[in-house]
Amino acid sequence: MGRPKQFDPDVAVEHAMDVFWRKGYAGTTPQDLVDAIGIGKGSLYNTFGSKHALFERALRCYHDSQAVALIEMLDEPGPVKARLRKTLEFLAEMDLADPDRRGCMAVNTAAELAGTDQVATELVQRMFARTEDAFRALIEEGQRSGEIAPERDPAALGSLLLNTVVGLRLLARVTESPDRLVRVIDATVGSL
Amino acid sequence: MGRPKQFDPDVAVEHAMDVFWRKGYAGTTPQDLVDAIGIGKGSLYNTFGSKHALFERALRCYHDSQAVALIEMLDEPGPVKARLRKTLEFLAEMDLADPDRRGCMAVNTAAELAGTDQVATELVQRMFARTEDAFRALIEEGQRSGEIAPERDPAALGSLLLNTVVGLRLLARVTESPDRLVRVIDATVGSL
DNA sequence: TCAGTTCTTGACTTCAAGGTCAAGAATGGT
DNA sequence: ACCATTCTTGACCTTGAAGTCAAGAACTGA
Repeated sequence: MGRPKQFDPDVAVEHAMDVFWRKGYAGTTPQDLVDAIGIGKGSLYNTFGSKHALFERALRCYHDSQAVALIEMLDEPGPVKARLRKTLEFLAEMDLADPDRRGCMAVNTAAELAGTDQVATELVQRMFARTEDAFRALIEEGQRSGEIAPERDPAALGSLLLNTVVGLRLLARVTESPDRLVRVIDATVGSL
Repeated sequence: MGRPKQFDPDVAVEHAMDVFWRKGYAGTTPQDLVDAIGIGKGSLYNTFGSKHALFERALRCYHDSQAVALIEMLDEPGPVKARLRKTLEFLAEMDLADPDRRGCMAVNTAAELAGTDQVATELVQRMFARTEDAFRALIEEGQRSGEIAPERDPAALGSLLLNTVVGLRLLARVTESPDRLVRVIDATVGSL
């Protein structure tokens, strides 16, 4: 009952995610958000309560769309190392092709809000932990298939790969030529 | 001639660096800066011109103090791998021991301002390039001393180590236990 | 059709960010 | 002693960030 919403909150969150991703939390204004979403400020606050609450939803949206997509990409068929390389190359190309050079929203959020924003910090921690787990699982699969030496520690390699991705996506924000990222990917995959 | 300054601008920049490092560029207010420096707002703007100009000086100060210290640490005597391990462990311990979890100011700046702030972006690029060079030089030294296989590509390993450090310092901002960072360091040094 | 409810808009409010400026203080030169 | 110069302070200014609210629109059930 009552007047129905004239917009889809989930779509609005996606637009908000875009803005926060590009400009950061402090760098985004309510005006930016209503412009991007296409609603009035009243609707914005009536629906989401506060800038911070909307940011939290945007971060969760990022997790559900982007972070999960990464993990799913690792699950495709084929040899483990090839999948890994393809995923890393895909991330690097994607980041470099983005005209806004937004990189990874989780990485950006960690850099901006870790320590000062409990909620955001925990969400980022969860995304990182899941990514690390996915890499560890991939390593274990590679060990079962004989592609990766069984004496290597999967947890260590999982952490290493998480660290590699975090570094790559940060470096992608300030690196113009893809050479450096390609070298990182080559050296990383080659070390497995 | 004229009234002499009541404060040392270089010391003021160091204090400003502390604040920007902890709160980011957008998150820092002129009030934060005058409080940290201990001068009036007029002196602040009379001396530095703008918040952005002061940030630029703070970033250069970071480069001259922190980034250069890293590079010098790599130049100490001893076996190459031991030096590298010690440096990485030192960074990780330092970042985890910091109650504010500020991580690396260059990394934070890349995440916040890459793409939107030309000056800051270039300064960060320069810091990253110098660090990468120092790592490459270290690898080459290790190859001359026989510690590192001569067929490895020093440029690739330099990029890899830069990427590792960037990742470590970002992860240090959201990682509570040191285990993950230790695993990353072990796996990285072990792969050389 | 009317009552109750929920949504929408945008003007409005409050507060602070970023910066300016006038008044006066501390110097050196003459 | 006085002047030009530079520095210092804090009140002041303008703008915009973040959020609120009154008025009205669109819906549902009775």
